[in-house]
Amino acid sequence: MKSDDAIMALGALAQEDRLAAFRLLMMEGDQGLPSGAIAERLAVAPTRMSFHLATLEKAGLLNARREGRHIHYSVDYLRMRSLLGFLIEDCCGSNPDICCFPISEPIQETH
Amino acid sequence: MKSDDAIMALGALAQEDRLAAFRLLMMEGDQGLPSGAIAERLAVAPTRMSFHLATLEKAGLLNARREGRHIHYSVDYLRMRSLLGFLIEDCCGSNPDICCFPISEPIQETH
DNA sequence: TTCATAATTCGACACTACAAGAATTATTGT
DNA sequence: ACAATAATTCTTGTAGTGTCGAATTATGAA
Repeated sequence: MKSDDAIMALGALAQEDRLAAFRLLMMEGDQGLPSGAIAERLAVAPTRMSFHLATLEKAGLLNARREGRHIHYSVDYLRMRSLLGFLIEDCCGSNPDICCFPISEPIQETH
Repeated sequence: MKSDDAIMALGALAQEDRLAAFRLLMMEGDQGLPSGAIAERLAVAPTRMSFHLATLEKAGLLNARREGRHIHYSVDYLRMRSLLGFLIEDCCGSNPDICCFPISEPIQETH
């Protein structure tokens, strides 16, 4: 992950409705949820939710796939992992005795 | 961590100079670095760096402590941990068999 | 006290992002 | 083909954010 990608992703998450949508999708796994369902559950106008989901997708945090007349949005977990890795990279000079985020090991590859 | 706090923190990180400063401080541990040193290493005007560091501090991501005529900024690791925890909370419905970010265990309390 | 250094605050300008509703595209069923 | 549903795109007004340089505050040394 490059700095510009991280900035896009962080900026995308730094908004009330988008953060709520992302966290909701985080719980839904790869199946995801359609735009309308997200808008309804968060009590946000469909047109705004659509805009926000597009922002998250452009930032690389979400994947969109059409299923009938619905479009399912789901978290790009690999991308999310990259983002977190980028943020805590070389924490505490990578000294395992001090380091607070030894991400290299503990977070396994599931997605 | 509440949603508003997370939005502040994410928004603070979503800027080139601030993200670079944060990542630099992430490697420095609790000792941190003075504003001037950060500005110099990142080739950013002191007045701008000061503004950006203040933004990160208001967002709760950095701590500032005076040391002589320098002000040392350092990462608030506990706060950072809260932020990450908030982002990946209840990932995959907290099902440990599927979940990609089982944060409950792997990230130990060092800071 | 006076000077030099470190850092912050202030004011003006430009730029970007958000919100709301109307209009448009895409898909399914009759 | 036509109507209904799902979602996106567009337009306008508004508010927030970043940048820059000048001025201000705070600390340490002569």
